[in-house]
Amino acid sequence: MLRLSKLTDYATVILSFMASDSGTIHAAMEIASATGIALPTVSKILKQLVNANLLMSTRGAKGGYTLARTPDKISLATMITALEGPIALTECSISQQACGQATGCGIRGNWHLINQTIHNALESVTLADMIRPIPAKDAAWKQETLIPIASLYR
Amino acid sequence: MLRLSKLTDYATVILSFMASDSGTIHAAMEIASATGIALPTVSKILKQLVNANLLMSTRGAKGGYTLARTPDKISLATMITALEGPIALTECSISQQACGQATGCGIRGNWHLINQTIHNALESVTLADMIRPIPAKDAAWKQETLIPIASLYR
DNA sequence: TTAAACAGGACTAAAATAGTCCTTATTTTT
DNA sequence: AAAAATAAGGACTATTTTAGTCCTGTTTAA
Repeated sequence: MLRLSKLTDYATVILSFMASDSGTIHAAMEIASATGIALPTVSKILKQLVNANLLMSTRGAKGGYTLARTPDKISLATMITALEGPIALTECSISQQACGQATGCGIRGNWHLINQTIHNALESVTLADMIRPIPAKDAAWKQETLIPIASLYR
Repeated sequence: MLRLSKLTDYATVILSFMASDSGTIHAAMEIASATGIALPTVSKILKQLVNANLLMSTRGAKGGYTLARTPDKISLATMITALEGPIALTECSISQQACGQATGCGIRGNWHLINQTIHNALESVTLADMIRPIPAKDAAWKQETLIPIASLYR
């Protein structure tokens, strides 16, 4: 399904919330109630985002979290990497080492390219893009995008 | 990590092997020893590929599997979908229903768009591409897929 | 000094994934 | 007709990953 983990998904929701009120400091508790995600979970994610330098934290009473950069400087690729590590569709996209495959699979180089392409796509979307309303022709767009997925079933 | 499952990875190896000797019928056993993947696992994957209409099977002695189409007609998106179901980075990319998020997350529409872009990228790579030596810079598919999502908004 | 907040890490529970195996159906060979 | 080779379908188990919670310590404002 090529799925992001739930935590990564939450992270985008949390970051979107923070971006929509950028500059302000938000306590974990506040974020939890605003997003409806349980506090311990929010807390865990926020820590990871701080470690990845996407957020800055302030300790103590009146402390909390703020974005480390403006929303247009935070890419989706960065968010995903913060939670899941390097973007890599296959094991061999990560390391240069040969995988265990008997014959030497010969498609490794191509995986690397494919992976790079996906990465570029995710790099080109920023948090600023994500909090923007869906572009105008709402209905038309919905139709367009649903067709290809459905066509996989024919 | 945005990872494909191991089985999907195996599937690409199996299909690559079959594509490199396209037209011939291959028994599961043969594929297992050629690829170094254990027979029961190979067998499981082959069945899924038949169900997804990527392979055709022949029963009985001298039976086996062949590609249902030529390698240039089999996209990576199709292979992934065969093993993992529809390509969807997030839960809400799949269904039209609102997710449980309290406030209504407001980024759902954008997820659809991102998802579509990834899907297009994977659709543009075929099995034929994958068994070719690493493409030169002018390869058509590479260029096509480098569409910046952000540009869709501007 | 106390309360509010984050930091770090350990732990548990649940879910997904990978892998194996058994039984049945079909086809070719002897 | 029997035997051998092969796929189909599904059940089952083990392992790994993921999600989620909680505890203890540290920092800071009031």
